[in-house]
Amino acid sequence: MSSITCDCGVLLSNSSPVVVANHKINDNKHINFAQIPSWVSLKSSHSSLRTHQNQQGLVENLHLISLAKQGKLTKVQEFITSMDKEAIPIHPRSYEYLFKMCGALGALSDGKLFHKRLQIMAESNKYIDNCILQMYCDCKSFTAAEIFLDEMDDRDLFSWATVISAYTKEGCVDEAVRLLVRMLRFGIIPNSSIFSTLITSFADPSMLDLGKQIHSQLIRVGFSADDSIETSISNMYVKCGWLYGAEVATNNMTRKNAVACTGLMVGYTQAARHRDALLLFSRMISEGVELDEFVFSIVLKACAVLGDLHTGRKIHNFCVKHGLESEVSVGTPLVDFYVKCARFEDARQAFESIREPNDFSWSALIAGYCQSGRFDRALEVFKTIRSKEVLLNPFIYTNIFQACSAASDLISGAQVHADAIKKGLVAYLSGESAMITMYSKCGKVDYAHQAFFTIEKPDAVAWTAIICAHAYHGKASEALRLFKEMQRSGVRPNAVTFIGLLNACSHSGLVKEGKQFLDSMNDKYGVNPTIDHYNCMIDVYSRAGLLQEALEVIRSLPFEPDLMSWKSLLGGCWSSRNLEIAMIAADNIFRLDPLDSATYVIMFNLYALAGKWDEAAQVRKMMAERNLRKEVSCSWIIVKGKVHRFVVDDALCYFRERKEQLLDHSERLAIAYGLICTPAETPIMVFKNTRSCKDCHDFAKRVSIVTGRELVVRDANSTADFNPALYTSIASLHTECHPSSPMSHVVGNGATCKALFPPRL
DNA sequence: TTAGGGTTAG
Repeated sequence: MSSITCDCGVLLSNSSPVVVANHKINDNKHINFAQIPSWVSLKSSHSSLRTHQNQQGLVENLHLISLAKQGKLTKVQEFITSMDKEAIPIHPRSYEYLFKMCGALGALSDGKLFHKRLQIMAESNKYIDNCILQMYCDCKSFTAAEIFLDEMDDRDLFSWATVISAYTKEGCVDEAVRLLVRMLRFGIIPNSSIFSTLITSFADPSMLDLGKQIHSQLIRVGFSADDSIETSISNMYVKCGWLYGAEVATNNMTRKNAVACTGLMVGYTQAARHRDALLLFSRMISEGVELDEFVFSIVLKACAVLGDLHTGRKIHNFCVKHGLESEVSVGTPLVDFYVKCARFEDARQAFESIREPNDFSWSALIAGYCQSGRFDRALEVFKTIRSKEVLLNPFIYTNIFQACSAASDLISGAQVHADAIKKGLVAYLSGESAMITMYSKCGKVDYAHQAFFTIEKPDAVAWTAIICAHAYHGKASEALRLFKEMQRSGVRPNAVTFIGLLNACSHSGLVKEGKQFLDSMNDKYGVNPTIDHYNCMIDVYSRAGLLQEALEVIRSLPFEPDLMSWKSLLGGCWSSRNLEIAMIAADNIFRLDPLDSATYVIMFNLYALAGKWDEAAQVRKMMAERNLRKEVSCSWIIVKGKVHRFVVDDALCYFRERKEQLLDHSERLAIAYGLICTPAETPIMVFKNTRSCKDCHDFAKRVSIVTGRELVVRDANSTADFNPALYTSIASLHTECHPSSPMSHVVGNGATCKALFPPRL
């Protein structure tokens, strides 16, 4: 039996009275039924289809309702035209769906036409009138709604409640209250739900007084003992910031419930009263309040913020005892709690107990892997859930962008980017900013720029991300230009923006500009400099060889200098070979972190260069006593998806003269391998888990010029692009790039290598 | 009616 597919994708037998889709409505007595979906049964009406008047157009009205339910406004209009031609009336019941459709689509003019048509037909009733009222409210035409409310002969409490509720949903609380007062004047007796609707919309401290007035009104009319009203009042006081009122309301409840208690716990956590939240939870348990699926999120959040592993574990045990840990609403907050407490193995186990993990659960797990530095595992999990058709969300993608960023995995990053676009899951601003950083850390500052340009209205974070991207690539002038542009666009910089700017200055030797930024932060931009900003300034001076100035900043700090302050200074001491100041810095570093192996290595080398062999030997002895070793350097390059890893025998180059070392640096081997194994026109991207030295920086630059290849070297602290097009001649090498551009220090400012990890063998 | 995730640096 042949069949025809109609435009709804529904198969109808060709024995049905089918007219092919897009067929122009003919002059036949019968209407186009081709679009009737399968769920509108034709069986019962089939025999009567050709009967006179068709039970007053029953089938046509059913079809009309079907189209309206599907929101097919144009088809509805066409179908009504054809019904009119056949003089088939629209049933009052159909109007209900027509008004619902107009409300859902916000089609005010169509709604008004249907309203007018109904008035002409004089077929209205109270129920339909309330539908019309709802339609005007859904279309946010409150003027039309109130005019109609005034005109209604048979308006009832429901009519008033419709408009009052619509006003509250739109946040027009004053209007809602005005209408309530009008209603009372008309002698309409309110019910509890109308008060409940009103109270739930009081969500701001400015509404507290009004809330109190309504509360007293409720007590007066005797609704205050109602369970749902009591809960609404407590939550209203929480939202209005009056926790004392909420506590009194909750404590006075005839029977406490989880909704009121959870609301109050949210209030406590917002007011940083996390201990009170835990106490309330404990009271809920002891008083036998029935728990629901919302409670655990908030109580475990309080534990996480307090870092209270003990209480969190007790709650976990409670859940296990009551068989709740497999519930997604319990298991997911547990995963999140353990991740925030850096207990990643516990987090993984909690995840595995969840019977049906949802996107929140996966998101918490992936975040855990990212936070523990296991980016490869995060990517693995992501790839698994993609193939399993797990529901994904923008937060998961944002996390994965970070994982790709940390792993410098451009191939995965670009694929995930395309995937997120296809699924519409790039989180507005946050996901977009994460993508800027991802491309930047993968060595693609141009892609980062493109990602930035696609943002419709960049916020401070997005601007900061692109500024930091340029700073990271040693492009200080572009970073500073972007900062000016950011100001022109009216976006205010934040504390991190200045970190990015100061980093840009330190990588390019812009001492004067760096000082200006630090000095103007507070006065001009209202951002208070923190220890991190001063540390950046120490780095600016140190990299520029101005060690006395750097030391002066440390000595005049409004804070206690931290490890970073001294390590930045020590980095500069190594570049300038200044043993005297290095000794001051090292003393302080050893005081704050006696296990920092890089400092021992620098001090050994500085003593050795100065011919102070006894002191050098002493440093070596200290290292041996503390069982410390220099971090093994490793470089790698990915060719055809395969990781090629290069490690220079550490025993050979450890503590050796620099001249000899230069032949042994692992990134040079990786670059050489890239030159041999990749097509001439492709860029070469090399990774290193520690910092590259200035010699390797120069080496890469020269290789780039000689071979005409673009080279990107990403080390533990930064990324450097070497593009032959940037250098016109060898002679320009020393002017194009400031001597203290990225990778000019062996140790840099001492940031730990948290981003790059050597691939497993 | 009550909740939980994320972004920008070294």
